[in-house]
Amino acid sequence: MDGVGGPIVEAEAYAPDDPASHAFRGMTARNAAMFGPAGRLYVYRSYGIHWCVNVVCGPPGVGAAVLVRSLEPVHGIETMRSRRGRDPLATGPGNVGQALGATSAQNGEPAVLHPPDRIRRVETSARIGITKGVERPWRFFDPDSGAVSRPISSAARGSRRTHA
DNA sequence: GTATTGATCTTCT
DNA sequence: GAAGATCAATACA
Repeated sequence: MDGVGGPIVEAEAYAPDDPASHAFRGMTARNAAMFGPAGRLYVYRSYGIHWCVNVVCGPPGVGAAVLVRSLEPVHGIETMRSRRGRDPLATGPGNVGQALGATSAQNGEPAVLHPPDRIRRVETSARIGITKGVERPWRFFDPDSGAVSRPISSAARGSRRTHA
């Protein structure tokens, strides 16, 4: 989309039998794209103000996808900057959606993916921002990249839910 | 520096 | 009517 993008350095996996997944309770009008063929985009509105971008990765009818949490700004940096107006250009799901200019118009569209620019180290950790299925360590990120929202799961901002 | 709340809206129960 | 895969600004220590 618009030539903006960059290497994905943080992502989370969501499976059909995953209580945290939008596809957990079956197909609905919103998550229909998750049940489409692999390589499509699934874009949804988060908390009413953010657009989160997923890449469908399962066979049609399954309902599996990967949430793009952050990427390194490489292409179309100026465009991202004008769209964001803030420093972290594409760090965090909502920010990625905004930087890419993703809206419901991109929902179900084919994703444009490229091979990695280099071999990247990959760490795993528990997923972030969810209330169910937290025990599944299905967050994948590159600890060597500065664009990752949180290098390692720690108590810094882990549960900023009301009280602890 | 750390903790907490506000903004804002679609979808599901 | 409530929840939700969030971000950013403000309040307080």
